Amino acid sequence: MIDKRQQILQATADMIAEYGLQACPMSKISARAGCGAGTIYRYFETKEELVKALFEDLIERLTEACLHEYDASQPLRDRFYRLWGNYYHYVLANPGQRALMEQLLASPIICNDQTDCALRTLHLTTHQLLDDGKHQGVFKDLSNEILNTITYGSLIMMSKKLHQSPEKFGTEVPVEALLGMCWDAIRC
Amino acid sequence: MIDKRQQILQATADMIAEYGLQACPMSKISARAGCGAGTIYRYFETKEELVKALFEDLIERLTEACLHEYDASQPLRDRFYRLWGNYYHYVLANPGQRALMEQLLASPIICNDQTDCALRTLHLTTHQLLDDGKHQGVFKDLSNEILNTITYGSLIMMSKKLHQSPEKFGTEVPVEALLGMCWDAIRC
DNA sequence: AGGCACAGAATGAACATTCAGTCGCAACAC
DNA sequence: GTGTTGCGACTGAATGTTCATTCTGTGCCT
Repeated sequence: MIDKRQQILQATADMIAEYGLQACPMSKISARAGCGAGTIYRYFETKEELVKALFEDLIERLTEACLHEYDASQPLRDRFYRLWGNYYHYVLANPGQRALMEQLLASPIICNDQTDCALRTLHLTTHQLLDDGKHQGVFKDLSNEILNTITYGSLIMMSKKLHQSPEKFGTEVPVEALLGMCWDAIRC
Repeated sequence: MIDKRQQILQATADMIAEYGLQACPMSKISARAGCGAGTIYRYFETKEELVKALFEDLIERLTEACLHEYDASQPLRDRFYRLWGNYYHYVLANPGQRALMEQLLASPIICNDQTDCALRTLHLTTHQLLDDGKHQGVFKDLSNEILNTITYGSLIMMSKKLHQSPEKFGTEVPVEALLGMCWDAIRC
């Protein structure tokens, strides 16, 4: 086996995304990972540790995706579209990871501190972006938290609904329009 | 005991909101409800049935709250602020119910059909509102699902964050501003 | 007496975790 | 090259716990 630890993480992600966190026994994870039940415990102390490790892994990949080709020296609007466009495309392309993240964030296993810590890089970038916009008089004079939450909430909910009930939306949902709506929401 | 069934539903809601759906054994529910473990089964066939009944109950109360003093003959903007203002105030005032709803919607116990059915009344109203707005040329020419999802996602995420980390927001978050952002997002 | 509502102990299933044993392999001796 | 020893990785059956659900007995009301 190349990297059993990675294999176990992947199996866990697959299982949780498919069956949900509560319906995901270690026995099934080990079966999916192609190893014995005990083997998991060579790599992770407890199930909780396993889930936490998975969370870190997820955030890392998400952060990387969001910052892809992001350039802080570009005009405001380009940066906004780049960052949130990256985000939206990523969660659309990886619905399993989105569902997984949602479940982890809602579960008591992952506490607030961990989330904040894992998302630090992304936070720094978005806050810089919002501060710039406010200095330029383009964004509404509200706290970064608010502006961020509105944008994030809109996009995550769209991707979620689109995944849950694609038939409710037309053949295609224009990404440009969605980002435009977010932009309109926070601009003056 | 006045109404044991209501008491059990209330106890279940409290327990799930506090400890989460997966960490909520029947034994604790019965203890909280002040009855024996077996008594619950006089009112609900299984735990799953109990949770479903709770869900119906929640949606009913939410619908009632949203439509409070809603008048379809009022101007568009007033209706929008009334409907979504009601919604936002309700979830702010009942964070337990919001958390509960989120967990139920994410759990496999509640399927899509049930959600749609329970939310039918609310759906009819919002779609009417959005259709009117589009006919008047006030709202963007996008599907109702999209306009609705953006608004809903923004507000639910705000109330969630506000509950999880109130310290991140100033002493007060202006409701008017939030509804204004949603309005700006969907208007032309 | 008869029946209804209830309590809480008993039951059995599902699960996380542990542990005794197996396997493969590398180092070493001859 | 061949036999031997030791060790770390691995397996999956066994363990103990937690839980939903059942069941038996009790008390109350008519």
